[in-house]
Amino acid sequence: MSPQLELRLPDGSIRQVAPGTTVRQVAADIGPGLAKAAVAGEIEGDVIEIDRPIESGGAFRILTARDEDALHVLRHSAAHLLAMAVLDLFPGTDLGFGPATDDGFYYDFRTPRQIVEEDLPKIEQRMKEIVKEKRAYARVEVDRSGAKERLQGLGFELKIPHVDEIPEDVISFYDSGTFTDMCEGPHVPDTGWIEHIKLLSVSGAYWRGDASGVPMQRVRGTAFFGKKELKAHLERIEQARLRDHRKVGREMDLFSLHAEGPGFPFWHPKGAILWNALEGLVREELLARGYGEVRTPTVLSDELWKRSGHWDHFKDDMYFMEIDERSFAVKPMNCPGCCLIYGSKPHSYKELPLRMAEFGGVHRNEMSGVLHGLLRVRAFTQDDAHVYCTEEQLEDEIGDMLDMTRAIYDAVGFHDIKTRLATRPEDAMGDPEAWERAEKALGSALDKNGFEGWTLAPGEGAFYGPKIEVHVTDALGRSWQCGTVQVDFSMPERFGLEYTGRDGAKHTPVMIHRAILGSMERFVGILIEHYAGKFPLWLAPVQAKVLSITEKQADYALEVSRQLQAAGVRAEADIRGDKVGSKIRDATLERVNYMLVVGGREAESGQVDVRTRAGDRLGAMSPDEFVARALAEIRNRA
RNA sequence: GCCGGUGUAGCUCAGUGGUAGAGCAGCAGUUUUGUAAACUGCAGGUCGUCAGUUCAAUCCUGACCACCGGCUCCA
Repeated sequence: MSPQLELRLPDGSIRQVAPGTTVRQVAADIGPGLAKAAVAGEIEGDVIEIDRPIESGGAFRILTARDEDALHVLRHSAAHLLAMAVLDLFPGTDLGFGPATDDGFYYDFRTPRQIVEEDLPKIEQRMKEIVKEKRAYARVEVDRSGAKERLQGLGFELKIPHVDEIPEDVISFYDSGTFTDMCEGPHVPDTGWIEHIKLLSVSGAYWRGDASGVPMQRVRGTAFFGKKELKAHLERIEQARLRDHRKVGREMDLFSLHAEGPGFPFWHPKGAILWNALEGLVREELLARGYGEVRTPTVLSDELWKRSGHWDHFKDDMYFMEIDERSFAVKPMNCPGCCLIYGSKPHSYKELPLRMAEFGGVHRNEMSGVLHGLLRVRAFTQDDAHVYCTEEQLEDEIGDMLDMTRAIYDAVGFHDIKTRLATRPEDAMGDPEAWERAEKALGSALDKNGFEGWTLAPGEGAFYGPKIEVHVTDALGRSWQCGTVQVDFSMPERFGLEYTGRDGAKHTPVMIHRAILGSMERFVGILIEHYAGKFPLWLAPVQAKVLSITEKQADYALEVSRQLQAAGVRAEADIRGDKVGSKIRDATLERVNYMLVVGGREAESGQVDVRTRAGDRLGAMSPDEFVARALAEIRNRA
């Protein structure tokens, strides 16, 4: 009698099974319904397919279509399915990698001829045929040399060198009919599971992301267990397209981009309102939290950038120029300038923490291919700050920064915030013990300020110190990294910054860099997409529009709009000869928050008939009454 | 930077080897209108830039510029 394995199920019950029992058998044993719904199994966190024999005991669960991890399995299998179809249609294709991603899957191919957009429907069609065949994903295990032989035989040459990089000695292949791919798995039982798929794009990629390496083509797609989920996902993509900040920005006349300055956005008056509103919000917090605001020059001597270390790490991204036979650089960061301010006079420990904020415009020569609207630019303004303090003050300071971050994100409407703590990388400089203390201070500050859910990103810190990354989730569920808090042991030293301690001796302060919105440009872009241009009143470029019903009310409409402007409400008047329905349509498309309709009745009684952007009628009221309402709403940032 | 695609009026887009159109927006007039599109007319373009092929190029070729999608969440 063989020893039994012990499986701990999610409900706490224990099941004894013989070694070699498959996941499917366990599921069937629990219930026939579960056996049918089972996609894969999970033992001690390792996902395995349903026909794999169970070799060890431990925490066990059956994954069904409802599990997030199962979706990942499905999509990985979908990537294989894609490769099957491409190999059928493009014989002689070599395979790259084909993983599942957060929202779908892709596979990289080297094909005899280019795959073009028009090929996607054909590939998708072929995939659907293979789905109907219900081809199994049969796992085959071989050793290292067997793997190479197999790949050689299949003509998959790119993957051959990769075999040596696989740590395990047992290498698995998955056979599905005529198709075979070296793959770690796991997979769904057969292709019949992958009914709901959509190919989305074909684009360039490189073998292992190396731009000097083999060029390949990446086909991207997505897959879901259910038709409804796929449909919802495609609708979300369409939603994202509709709220694309480049499109909305043009429609609302917020900003423009020109060939004369690629990556250098031009802000129009209405876009500048958003910018100024955000700056105002941040300034309020700065004042309340004891920051001073500084401004440092855009162009500074080369020598400064050599001293700061940017020359070594950042030179390729910087702009240079010659002035009076001296070499200057356009600043890519604000910190060195701020350090010059700190160093301009002696400091006492009593001044610490010394907090200096700067809305600092920086230029970075990003690669031309990565530019993207406001989200990836070459000139941007950071809501930057540098705090000089003692190591003992780190935790409280970081805590206050996190608190400020939360306050600001709350005000702009981002309530779902995620944080990551990035720790000491390989090439770190400075005392490892100081690193450890700083990492502890960052973690502890996160815990004490309501960010207990933070995740650890080992080795992802900057070379000069650990950092916290702050991510926000937008209305479409997308995550954006905006804020960052970075401890810096290096720069104060490089600049010889000092303070006099209680002991009368000179000490080097620790420096914290932090930004909350990150880049103003990018943040406005994110906000545009978050709100789809339908901003809350305090941010809205045009808060109210007075619409005359006939030309007889033109003067009254203009008078009302001037009255609103004088009271601090951003108002316009539409006195064109069009019918009011047409003006309402236009104002709605412009995403104006309030429409104040004025006809004969209102002109007579000195009132306005208020309609919201959403179409609600608030009824007639005096302009003063409307102003009071609007100002209250603006004040509350509702 | 690299791969692929795109570039025609302010916007969305047709179109052709013989120097260009529509809708919306704009302007003018008519209408004087009550909560998401009144009617008529007018104006608007070096067809991204520069070269080449051709009797002739917005169209074909090349270079450049800009934009769009992407460029390892590892078999």
